[in-house]
Amino acid sequence: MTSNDNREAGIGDDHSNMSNFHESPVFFADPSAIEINSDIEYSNWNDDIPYLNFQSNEEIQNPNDPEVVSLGVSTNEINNDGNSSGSTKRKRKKSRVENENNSSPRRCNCKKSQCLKLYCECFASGAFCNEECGCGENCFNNPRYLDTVVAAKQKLKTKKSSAFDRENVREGVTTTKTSSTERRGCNCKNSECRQKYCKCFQAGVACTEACNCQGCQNPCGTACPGNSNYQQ
DNA sequence: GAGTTTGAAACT
DNA sequence: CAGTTTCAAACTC
Ligand SMILES: [Zn+2]
Ligand SMILES: [Zn+2]
Ligand SMILES: [Zn+2]
Ligand SMILES: [Zn+2]
Ligand SMILES: [Zn+2]
Ligand SMILES: [Zn+2]
Repeated sequence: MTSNDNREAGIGDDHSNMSNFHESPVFFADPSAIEINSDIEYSNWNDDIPYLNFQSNEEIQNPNDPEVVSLGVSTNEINNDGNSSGSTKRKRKKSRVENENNSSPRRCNCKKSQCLKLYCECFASGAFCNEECGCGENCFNNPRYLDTVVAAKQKLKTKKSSAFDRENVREGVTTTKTSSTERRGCNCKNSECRQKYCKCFQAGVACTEACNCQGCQNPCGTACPGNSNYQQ
């Protein structure tokens, strides 16, 4: 029925010719050269320019490593394409989203969000998409459309001042209390916080009072009183 | 690989 | 604010 869909961040209908990113995935020759409206509040790293500050390699190692748990045994069998060059190469093909090295967050596979909404993990974490993402040509979250990306971010920040605060984006679980209305937690109803559907569990942290989970069984523990594994 | 389930984001 | 829809990931087969 109603219908206006893709017209969020002022995305025109003409950018069809975006083909692929530049050979250099993510680098700004001159970050400071990128001037943005001074109206924008520069609060943190990715506020304006994603990837401007790499998180280096000190990413916290989540107890529940996505799927990098081990190269030999994973939740899903390793997907070996059996493609070229020897099969002994146990280079985990990206079955889903994972950070091959350390930098980039998980890779997305967005299809309809254009990677300009929080649906996109890349965008949500303040990072550009890159070739490893499966978003392909639907993606606007790359330096080529910096204006659009910045606009989309600013738009979100208008709604939520702390939309892209570093802590908030950490793993989808907010631990900061910048404002009084800044409580973020899971609201699991059917997973009992035992699967990665639960962002708390996915982040490797226990559920807290901020969560509204039902029947929480977060293996990482839960601070929700009334739960069986309280203070596990 | 397709199909289902899930909970957050987005929308009304 | 709550109800609904949309979304992409997690999961299942
Ligand atoms: Zn994306
Ligand atoms: Zn991406
Ligand atoms: Zn993308
Ligand atoms: Zn949960
Ligand atoms: Zn939780
Ligand atoms: Zn929980």
